[in-house]
Amino acid sequence: MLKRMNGTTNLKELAKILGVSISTVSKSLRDSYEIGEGTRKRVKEMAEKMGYNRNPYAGHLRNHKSNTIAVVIPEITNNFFIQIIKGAETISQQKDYHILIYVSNDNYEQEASILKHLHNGRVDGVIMSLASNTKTYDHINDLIQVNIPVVFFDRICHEIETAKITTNDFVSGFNATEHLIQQGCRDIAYLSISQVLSIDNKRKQGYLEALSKYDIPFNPKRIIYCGNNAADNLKKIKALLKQKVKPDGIFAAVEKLAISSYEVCNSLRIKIPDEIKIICFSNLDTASLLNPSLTTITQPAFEIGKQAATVLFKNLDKNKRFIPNENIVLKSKLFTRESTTVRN
Amino acid sequence: MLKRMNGTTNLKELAKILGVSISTVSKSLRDSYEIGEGTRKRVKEMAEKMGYNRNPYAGHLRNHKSNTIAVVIPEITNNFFIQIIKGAETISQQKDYHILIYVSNDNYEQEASILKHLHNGRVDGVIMSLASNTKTYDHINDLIQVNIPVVFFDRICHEIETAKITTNDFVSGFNATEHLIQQGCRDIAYLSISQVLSIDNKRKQGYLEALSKYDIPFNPKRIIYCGNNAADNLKKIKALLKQKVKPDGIFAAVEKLAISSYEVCNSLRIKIPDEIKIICFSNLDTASLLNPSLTTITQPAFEIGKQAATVLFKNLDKNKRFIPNENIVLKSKLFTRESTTVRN
DNA sequence: TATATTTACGAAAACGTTGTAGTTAAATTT
DNA sequence: AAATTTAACTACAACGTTTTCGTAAATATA
Repeated sequence: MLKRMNGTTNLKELAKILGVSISTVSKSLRDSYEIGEGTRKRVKEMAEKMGYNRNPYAGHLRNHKSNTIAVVIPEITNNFFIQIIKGAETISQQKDYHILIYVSNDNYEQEASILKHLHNGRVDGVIMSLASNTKTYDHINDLIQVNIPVVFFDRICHEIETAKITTNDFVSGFNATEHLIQQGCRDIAYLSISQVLSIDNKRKQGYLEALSKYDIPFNPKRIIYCGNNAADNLKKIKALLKQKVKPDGIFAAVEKLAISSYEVCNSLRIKIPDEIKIICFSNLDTASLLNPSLTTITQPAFEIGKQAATVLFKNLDKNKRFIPNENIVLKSKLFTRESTTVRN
Repeated sequence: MLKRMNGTTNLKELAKILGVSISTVSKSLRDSYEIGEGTRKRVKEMAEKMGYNRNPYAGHLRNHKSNTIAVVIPEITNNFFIQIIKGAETISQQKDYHILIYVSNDNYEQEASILKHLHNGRVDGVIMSLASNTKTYDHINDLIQVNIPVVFFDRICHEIETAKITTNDFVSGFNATEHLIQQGCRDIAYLSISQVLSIDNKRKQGYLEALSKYDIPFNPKRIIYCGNNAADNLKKIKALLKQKVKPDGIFAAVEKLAISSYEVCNSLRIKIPDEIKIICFSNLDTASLLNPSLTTITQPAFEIGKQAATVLFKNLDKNKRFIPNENIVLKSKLFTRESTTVRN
């Protein structure tokens, strides 16, 4: 492969070698109808031979289009979000788009800082899931104002008009709780990850609805408000399980709270599922290998990622300034395992 | 915030408003010594007020520098690689660099395709871990030839002169095997993920060395050559464990083979650790919650990612064409858990 | 006072691409 | 044969930055 000093072949060089103009080379490579069959082929062959690679940044600058999208997630050490990324990647590759991943560490300040950074046009659009302490949405609206569309998934924001991909959290919360009740639980704790996230509220509503259906009185002290601090969460869960009268079931809104519960049970020698049953939302792929295997409500994360990307690209293609409101709701699935099953 | 039609403020606009030249604005924002104190401050304030964001692509084009690096990994559904990414991110953020993640799906063809794509200058450097079936290195050398440095971690390539971050695989392989022997195993199977990867070979060498030290005869049939196909691997492991005389210990070179072993043991009702003990390389964060909890050799993945990024940036800063050969070796740690412990 | 130096700024080219607006020659229509 | 259309190409501006080279005024030096 022949090369220039700095190692890259460009249109200019190609044009010189072929004895045609830069325009002709550019158009040939983009299969423009303006260029004749023969020339087009000749150009392409030479480009291949010279190992030509289009400089993406020049094109981005010229066209105000980066062929890149951002995926903003609260955490990356979580199979749910990894699956989301994989789903989005699948679609992006087809569309010849790249993905930049930004992690907010479930922190509003970082989330805002990321979105502010994205004002520079590095990406054409954003797929995001809110940090659990995000209460205001100016940072998101500002981004949309500068014509960078945002699609939400899972931890969505109702206040903003755009597309949102969620799962049937209310029903799933109801089902999870009902499942515990049917397994004999009468005193179920709900471990909340955030008081502002709509998914948490919906799951909680489902929990309350199930209690109501089975005439189980609701005890507000059974709602444990956890957060981002793992040590704090452990403390709260430990406090819950150290009481004289402790719950006989735990419904954790997110995986990590269930994992913490496992750890607390281990340290306090509380037997799952005999003394307490545990269910949670989770995409952990070793759920069935845990001790005991963990009953989960599993969200179709890969599919959510695909949908989010699909709807974003649909609107990027149209070059529309704003994405109209749209709610896509997918179904989660309950996998019954040992953590909620009466041993025999 | 005042804005132009398309939503972005640029240097030209800023210059007009301030009544200075574009150069002055640019230089002010980059804190050039050429600009006076007062002007610099005035420019910065206006830039802030106008919500100016530098267009990264224009700068990239001009400077042939993208402030972006690629991390090429075999798989993303693996906590080891996630931790690597987090480590690399930590360093990148400090250096104001972005990270693009590329997943080869542990497949040479895809790996080659990714590296070929990277010829276009989208990234300034690459951190990578080889696919398990990569046997030739032209695709990597080609990239280095066009002045894009590559740093390896974990699944490295000895044949290329550059920096490589690894862990003490031989010693770890030895320790893992010795641990099994000390726990009473005399017939230990080694589950290999690849015959070409140097990490696998080193781990295997450690295994052989330990057998030798304890005068345990080596049975070649106890080396199971697995690969990328999960179903195939399951079959091979099942075949291994269905024999009349089955091994009493398994040393899996990678996590997923241990997970598969767990699954096979579950289905065949083979008791871990009573009938067979299992140890593996793994960064699974639920290792201690598995049934039984899994004894692991855990690599300092976060640190590896940091080191890889650090050494890459060190050379990017110097603007050196080639990275000199360098071997950085970190230590893995053995965590003894139930899967290799005699119950009492 | 004349000359050299420093300070603070501006003009303009360049990065590699794309797309618009020509331009020429050939093919077609009138 | 003249006029028009079409095919196949080229020239060039533009995208937003950065940086090199100038240069005028201010200051220091001889």
